[in-house]
Amino acid sequence: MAQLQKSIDKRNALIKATIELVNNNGFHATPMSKIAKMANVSPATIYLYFENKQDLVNKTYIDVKTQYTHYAFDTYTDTMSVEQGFEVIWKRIADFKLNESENAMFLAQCDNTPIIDEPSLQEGIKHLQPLLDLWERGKQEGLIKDMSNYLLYAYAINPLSFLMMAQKRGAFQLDRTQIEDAYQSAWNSIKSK
Amino acid sequence: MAQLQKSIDKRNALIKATIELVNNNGFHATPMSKIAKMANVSPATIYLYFENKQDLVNKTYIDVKTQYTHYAFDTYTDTMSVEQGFEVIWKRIADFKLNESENAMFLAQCDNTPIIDEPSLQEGIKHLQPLLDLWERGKQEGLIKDMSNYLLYAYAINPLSFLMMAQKRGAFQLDRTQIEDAYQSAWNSIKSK
Amino acid sequence: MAQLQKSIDKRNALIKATIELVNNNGFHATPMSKIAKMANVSPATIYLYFENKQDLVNKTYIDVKTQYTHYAFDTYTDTMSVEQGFEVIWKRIADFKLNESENAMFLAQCDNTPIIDEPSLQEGIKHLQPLLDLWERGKQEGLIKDMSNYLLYAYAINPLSFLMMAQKRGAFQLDRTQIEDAYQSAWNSIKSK
Amino acid sequence: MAQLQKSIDKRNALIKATIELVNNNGFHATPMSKIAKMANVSPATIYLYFENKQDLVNKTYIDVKTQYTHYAFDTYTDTMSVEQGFEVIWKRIADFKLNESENAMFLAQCDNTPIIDEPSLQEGIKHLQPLLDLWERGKQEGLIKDMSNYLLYAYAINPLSFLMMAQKRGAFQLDRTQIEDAYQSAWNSIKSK
DNA sequence: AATGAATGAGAGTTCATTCAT
DNA sequence: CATGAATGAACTCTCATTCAT
Repeated sequence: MAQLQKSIDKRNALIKATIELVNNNGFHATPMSKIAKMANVSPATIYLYFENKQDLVNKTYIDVKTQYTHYAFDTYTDTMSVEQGFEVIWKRIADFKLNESENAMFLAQCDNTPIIDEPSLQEGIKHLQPLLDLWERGKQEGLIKDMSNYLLYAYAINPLSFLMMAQKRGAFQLDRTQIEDAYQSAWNSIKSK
Repeated sequence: MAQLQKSIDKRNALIKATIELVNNNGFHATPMSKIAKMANVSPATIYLYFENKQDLVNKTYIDVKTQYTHYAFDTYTDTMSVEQGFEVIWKRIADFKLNESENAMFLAQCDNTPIIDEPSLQEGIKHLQPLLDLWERGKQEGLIKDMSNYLLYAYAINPLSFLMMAQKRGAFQLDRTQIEDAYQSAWNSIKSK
Repeated sequence: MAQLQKSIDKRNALIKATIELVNNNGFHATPMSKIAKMANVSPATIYLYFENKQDLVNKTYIDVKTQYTHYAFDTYTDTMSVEQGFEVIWKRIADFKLNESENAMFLAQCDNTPIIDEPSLQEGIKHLQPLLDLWERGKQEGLIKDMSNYLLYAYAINPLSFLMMAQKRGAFQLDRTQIEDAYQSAWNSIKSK
Repeated sequence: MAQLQKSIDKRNALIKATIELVNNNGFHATPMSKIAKMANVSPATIYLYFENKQDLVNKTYIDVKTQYTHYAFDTYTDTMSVEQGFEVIWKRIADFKLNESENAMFLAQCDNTPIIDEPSLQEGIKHLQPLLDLWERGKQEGLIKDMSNYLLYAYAINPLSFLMMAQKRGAFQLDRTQIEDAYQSAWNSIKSK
């Protein structure tokens, strides 16, 4: 158990280092040796936990994406009303993107770049299902526009990524009232009528 | 003049090759030698037109960003009403993102990645001014929500990037009516009341 | 210990190869790949022992200069008389320059060329101190001309470099009696009266 | 004639640039393009005057060596006495090495480095003949030690090279009286008895 | 399980040289 | 005679990966 814990710690340290370095330097310009150094292990040790660099970044992506969705749905239950459920999920996502910006930035980079391979991208998407289910329910109840889920996501969720990047670059700072404004814009863009 | 034209052609070929290769492989995994080969020049020739790889990608970014904004504002004049002007610009941007998706993808990758240096990013932003001016006018006339321009951009424009990426990945296809839906969502998200 | 020895061996092999190749081809025209090949290591291995090519040649210079001065002062003690001490040192230097001509040639090339950086040149000079001390003693005792140490070195020691180069080029060969002649010339050029 | 003069000017400008750049950076790290730039010509133009880089540096060497010997023997005639002749030549050489130090440094670098090919080195040596003739005369008259000319050169002339380098590096400065000291050391080292 | 040393392959970049003009 | 543009070849250096320990 102690041994297992040590292993998990090392794996986590490697993933953490990967996120930080890829965020700051990009996937290129992030050598394995630097990841190893930041995680306080030997370069060779990485290969005990991951097959190669591609596998490391794929697994990191899935890890972070999983964290993201767990966080998003943590306080949601499907007994909530559509509107309430959407608000709960949206605000958790906003929290994640704005507070855990290291993780969120990493996802943004992966989602706009050909560094993650297709199977891993698919794997990452699966966990969003509860939100899609909620939207289906909303459409059936006539509360949400009968549009493609891609359109709903583009208008309701994706803007938060842009705001997160802008905030990270120091361009501006989102406060409480602005987040409320943003939520209203999100809801307005998908609600029926 | 013939010589000058040949030079311009070579520069353009290099920029085109850079866009295509970076889109498909990322900035890493795009060696200068491949760019040269695709542009039908020797690797050494690149260095007659650009200082180094960083300069090449910076200049490519500025070039594409300039094309993007020229395209966006081509049919717009500031004598148009706020709503009309916004529609004109939005639809041009949609055209660009969905039809010139190679260029648009390149911008998305650059904007979510640390590959472009700060001065070049700033340079690229400058050209968006007419849209920001339009929004200021809209705010004064009480037609557009009094929100940060970052919020307006996040909801009115940025979703198109997400849709472009999704379309590029073959996940779905935007048709005429969906674009109309998208425009309505965009306008709803920023219009006052 | 075995590992450490292997490391030292490799470093020495690299330094040896550097000397031989730079002597024959000059610093330019001595690619790292040839040094690596002659030392039976991969080019990449050089960079485990030296920061870059400049560092390699700097360190080689300091190494050889240190050997040179150790050799020169090996049989000298400051209890010797000035004349005896000078003879002992001079003959050791002559031995070094004429027998270890690979090393001596390397120093000559470095001292007449801008390939070694200033700090390393300074570092190399420090070790000559015992000779300068001897000369100071000689001046105080009225045995050695009261001239700048540079002049003393120019006439007493430096001619050996010229003779070494000439001999290396096969132009002529120094025998025992000529070395004795040379020593007399050296001593005559610095002795007082 | 005007045309011919322009050609000679260009050739001279190239040689001057070569000396300065090789002195400061070494033969390596002196690209043809920089030589061209400093001489205010196109890189291609160099090849109208010299076969290639090796030929350029060879010809530069011979040029400078010729200047050197012309300078050395300018005021000497073989009707002078041995001692007077030696003093005249020695002082001219001293003048050259200490005043025309750019040229002298270039020669020192070439003479301690494998950058000049053997035929050009031989060509350069030929012009020293008058000094060797003088020494032969001195030996026959019993005024100069019966030693190899290499030894005589090593002690009588070569120290000036060392002093020139030291002075160039700012280590010390030769004044009139020191030059007189140096001359005495030179003469003492070769004069018979 | 963990490593430091080692490396082959390949990266970005430079440069001596050529050639169409 | 002179050139600026072009380039193949070669350079220094890096890095993902392996392996003996």
